[in-house]
Amino acid sequence: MGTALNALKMLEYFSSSQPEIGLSHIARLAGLNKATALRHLRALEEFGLIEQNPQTKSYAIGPAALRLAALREIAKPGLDGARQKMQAAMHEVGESLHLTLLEKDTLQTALVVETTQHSVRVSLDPSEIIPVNATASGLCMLSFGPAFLLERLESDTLTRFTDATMTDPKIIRDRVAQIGQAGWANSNGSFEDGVFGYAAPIFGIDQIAIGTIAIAVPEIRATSARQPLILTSLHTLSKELTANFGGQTPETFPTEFHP
Amino acid sequence: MGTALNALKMLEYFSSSQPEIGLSHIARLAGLNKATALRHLRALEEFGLIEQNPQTKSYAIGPAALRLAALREIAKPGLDGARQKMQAAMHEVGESLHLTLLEKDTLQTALVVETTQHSVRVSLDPSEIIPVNATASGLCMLSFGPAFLLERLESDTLTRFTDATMTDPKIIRDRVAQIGQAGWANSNGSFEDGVFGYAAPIFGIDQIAIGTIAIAVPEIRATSARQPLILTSLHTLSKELTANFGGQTPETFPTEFHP
DNA sequence: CGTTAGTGGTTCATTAAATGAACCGCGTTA
DNA sequence: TAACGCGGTTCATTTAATGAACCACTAACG
Repeated sequence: MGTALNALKMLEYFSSSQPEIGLSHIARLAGLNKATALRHLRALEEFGLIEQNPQTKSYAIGPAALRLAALREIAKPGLDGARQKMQAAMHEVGESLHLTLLEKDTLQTALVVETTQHSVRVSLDPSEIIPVNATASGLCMLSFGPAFLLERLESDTLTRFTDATMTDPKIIRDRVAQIGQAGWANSNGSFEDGVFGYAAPIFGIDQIAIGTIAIAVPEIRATSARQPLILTSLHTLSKELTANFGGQTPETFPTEFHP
Repeated sequence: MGTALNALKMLEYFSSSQPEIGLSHIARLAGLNKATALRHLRALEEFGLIEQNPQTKSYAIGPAALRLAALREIAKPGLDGARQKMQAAMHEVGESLHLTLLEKDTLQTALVVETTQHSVRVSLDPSEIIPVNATASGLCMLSFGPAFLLERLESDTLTRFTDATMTDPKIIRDRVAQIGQAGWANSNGSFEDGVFGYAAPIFGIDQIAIGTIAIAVPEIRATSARQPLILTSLHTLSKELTANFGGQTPETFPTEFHP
C-alpha cells in the first residue's frame, strides 16, 4: 500500500556520504526488486527529483529538489513554521518557549513565544547572545552542535551569572557528555535565579545541531510532576523543528526523554 | 502508468502565487478524483514533501523539500552540473560556450567551456563584466531578466565596442522586444569583431532570468547552415540549465528557436 | 581463455494495489 | 430551509505494480 510513498522512500538512502547510488545497490538498500526499483527511479527522474549520471549510470538527487525548496521557503519562511509549532506547544505546556539558532559562531535567540496562561512567567531578551555555559540551550548546543564550540571552551572566558553557573571546563564537559546521552539539557537557575530551563537540539542536514528549542519554567512551577509533560513536548518539538528546518535527527538520538 | 509520477505531478500546482491549495481545488487542477488526490497528498505528506495546514486544511510544500535540496547541493554543486551539460553541448556543436549569471546587479561570466575541435575559437576572459548592450547574453538578460536592467538603460553609459555596437536605448529596446518573442538573442560582432554570439535565458523559480547560456562562434563558421544545430542546442541548454538551477521556464516561452 | 560474479536493464504472466462514483457530515451562502 | 461547496470515506471494479527469469555487458580471476 502506497506505491508513491515507496518510490519516495528511495530518496532516503541518499546522504552526504553517499550522494550517488547504483540501481542494484539502492534496490538492495530499499529491499525492492530491481525492476520496481528501476521503475520508481524512472518516475522520480521524470519529475526531476532524481538524476542519472550518464557515465556511471548511478543515481543522485535531482534539481527539482531545489525548485521545491524555493517554493517551500515562499510558503513557509522557516521561522513562521517554527512559530506555529512553538505556539501549539506553548498552549500544551503553558510555559514560554524560545528558539535559538547558531548564527556564524554565536548562539542567538531567533524566536520567543511567551505564555499567556500565567502572570509569573519567564521573559527573555531576544537580542541577547546565549552563554553556552549557563543555559540549557548553550549546554545542549555544546553536546550536539559543531565541535568548535566545545573546543574553544577553555580559551573562552566563562561568565558567572549566578551561584549555580558552571565555569570549570572540566565540569562542563562532564555535563555535556551526560546531555549527549539523555538528549536534553536543563539549567536550574544557572543563568538567572528562579528560572529552570529545558532544552533539546534542532539538527541540520548533517545531523549536527543548528540550534535549540527551550522551555523556560519559573522555579515555583518546576515540579517533578510537570517534568514528563515538559519533556515529551520538548522531544516532539525537537523532531518537528528539525524537520521544519530541513534537518535530520541522528538515529542514535533517544526516542523519548527521561527525567 | 506511473502512480508515483502522478502523485509527484501534484506538486507542480504549487507556486509562489498559490503556495497553499485545498483538496478539491488541487484535484480539479490535476484532473484527478478527490479520493486519489487525497491518497496522493497523504503519501507526499508522510514523506514530508507536503504539509497540511491544520487550521485551513489546505496543503503546501513540506519541509522534506529543504532536506532534499541540501542533499542535491552536496551531490551536485550547481555549476558542476551546468559544466557537464555545457560540455556535452560543446561536443555536439563544436564551439565554445559560456554561462553568465546575474550577480547582484551585474552580469558576470560564471563558467566557460572552450571547444577543442577547432584551433580558431572564441576565448573569453572569465573575469569580465558583460555589457548588456553589446553581447547576446546581455540583450537576452534585458529581455528575460529583472525589469531594473531595462529601466536603468538610459541612465547607464553604454560603451561602443565595435562599429556594430548598439548604443541608442530606443534601438536596444526594439531589439529586446524582438528577442522576447524569439526566445534567443544574437550579436554579430557587436562586442568583438569576428565573433558571433547566440544566447538564451536561464530562468529562476519566479520565471525571471537569473542568467544566460551563450554559444560563441567565429564569423567564418557562422554559416546559416549551422544555425539550426546551434539553435536547437541552445534551446535544450536553456531548459536543462533552468532545471539545473531549480528554475522554471515560463509557459509562454517558445518550444523551439527559429532563425 | 573460459568461468564467475557483478552490473544496468527488460519481459510478461500473476497479483495486488490504485481508482472513482456515490456517499457522509459539516459549514456557508441564498 | 435548501442548495452548494468543502474535506474526507467507502467498496466494487479495473488498472497498474510486481518480481522471477532473463539478456547483454564488464571486471576480476585462475
